[in-house]
Order: sequence, then C-alpha cells, then structure tokens
Amino acid sequence: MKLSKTEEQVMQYLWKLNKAFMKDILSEFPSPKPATTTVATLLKRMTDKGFVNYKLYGKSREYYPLIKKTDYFSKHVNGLIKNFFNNSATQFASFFTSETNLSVTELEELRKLIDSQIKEQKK
Amino acid sequence: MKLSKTEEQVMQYLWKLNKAFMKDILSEFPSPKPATTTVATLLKRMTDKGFVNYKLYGKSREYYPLIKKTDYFSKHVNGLIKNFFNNSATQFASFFTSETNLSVTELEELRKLIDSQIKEQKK
DNA sequence: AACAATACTCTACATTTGTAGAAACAAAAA
DNA sequence: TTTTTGTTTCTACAAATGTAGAGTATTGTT
Repeated sequence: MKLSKTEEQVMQYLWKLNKAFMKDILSEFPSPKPATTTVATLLKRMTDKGFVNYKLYGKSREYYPLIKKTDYFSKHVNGLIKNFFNNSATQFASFFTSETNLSVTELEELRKLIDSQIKEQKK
Repeated sequence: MKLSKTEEQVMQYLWKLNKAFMKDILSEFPSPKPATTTVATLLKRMTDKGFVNYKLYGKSREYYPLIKKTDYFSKHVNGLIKNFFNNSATQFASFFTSETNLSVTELEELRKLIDSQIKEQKK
C-alpha cells in the first residue's frame, strides 16, 4: 500500500510535528488551506492504509505516524533506483551528482559524508 | 503534466528502445503481458500528455519519447528532494549515502565521481 | 443552559488510472 | 481475393484520488 501525493503531504507534516491534532496539521498547510473535511478524509484514508494511528483525548485524536520518514523513504528511493537505473545505486549516484546542480561546497560536504561512511563500513 | 506509474513503465521501454512499434513495446513486457489495447490506450494517453510522439509508417506508428530520461528524471528527483528534504539536496545526499547500503567499493567510486564533479565546477 | 467552534463520519462527485472488449481497417499471408 | 493478424480508436467500467458539503457529536464560551 502506498500514499497518494496529497496524503504524502500530510505525512510530511506529521513527521515534522511527531504528533498532531487536526488543527495543527491544518495550520501547517499554506493558503489556500483545504477544507477541514478534506484533511479529515485524508487522515482517515491514511489510517485505513495503516500509515497513521492516533491516541484519543476525549473526542479529539492526536495523530502520529506509524512509519519513520527514512523507512518510508528508503523504500521509495529504492523503487526509484530500481525503476530508472536498472537497480544500480551507483548509476543513480552518478546521475545524482551530475544532475542535481549541487554547489562546490555542497559537493565537498557530500564527499566528507562519504568518507565517514567509508570509514564506518571499513570498521 | 505527469506520467502515471504504468505509463512510466512504457516510457522506460521507449527510452530503452529509442523508438518502437507497438509490438516492440509489447514484447518488452514480461508475462503476463497486458492486452494490446491496454498498451494502445497508454500510448494514446502519453501522446496526449505530450510525452510521446510517432512517425507514421503506412498505418503503423513508430513511437518515440519526446523527453530525455535524464530530464524527466531530474524533475522527478528534484520534486522528491523538495518534498522530503525541505529542498536541501545535501540533506538528501546524506540520507542517500547512509540509507542506500552502498558497498565500500561503490562509495569509493562515488567519491571519485564527486571529485571530478568538483574539479569540473571549479573550472 | 444555550450557543459557537471543532472534529469526525457519511455521502458525493469529478478526475485519473488500470484494464480491456468491440469495431474498424489496413497489411500480410494463404 | 479471402483470411488472418496487427494497430488503432471508442467505449466502458471499477478503483483510487482530490475535494468538500451535511449532519452529528463534543467541548469550550457566554
């Protein structure tokens, strides 16, 4: 099961807030905000799909994500890689560095990251 | 305008083949192959959306992509980055290196890539 | 206690997507 | 030339998605 684009948006807010009531989510939306019922519907669907759960506080629900952003994401990215780069992460990386117009500073940062990643794994 | 998942699949084949008749595309599909009419519908929709065009050969059409894979893709990835990493490519890269379980060799390759990228940009 | 603000469920409806049959037609094969 | 095969358009239809009104319950406010 998968989230639709809009549901993903709501998920985004949930990840950011960790937990939130309707109104918190609503106030995250930029104008023009969707109708409350729209968000309610989305939350219901997301709950049905098993991505979200909630704690009851009286009548109100405090929603929280059931999936970590990174987890959801790595699935996502892996699908992407599989689909577009015949399953080669390096190929993807290559594409990524050349096409994502990172600045030199960013690239250097990235290299640092990779270095520590390498050290990490060589342990 | 955007391609749906299945349309993306067909696009994939088109990118691979450069140009193709119905049957070529059809034969790319793994079993169970979809009905020809299904693929026909998809191609029509893709043409309508402006992602594909064709050359007529008698009655048959030789389809070809109007968008380069990398172009389509960078848009895609940029959307992804925007959506999930508050528009920070470095954040994404960081995620990418730590979560995509690349091997040391792959990481080293990647570093090499970044290095040349840096050199490239410093010019 | 009466009212206003909230949150939730139900219902609804237009679009988009996945999938394919039926019909039309042309090119290739028999 | 009659038949078969491939290709396309039309039509169809169910599921998913985006969006929200109506109605109902609840809680905070005068």
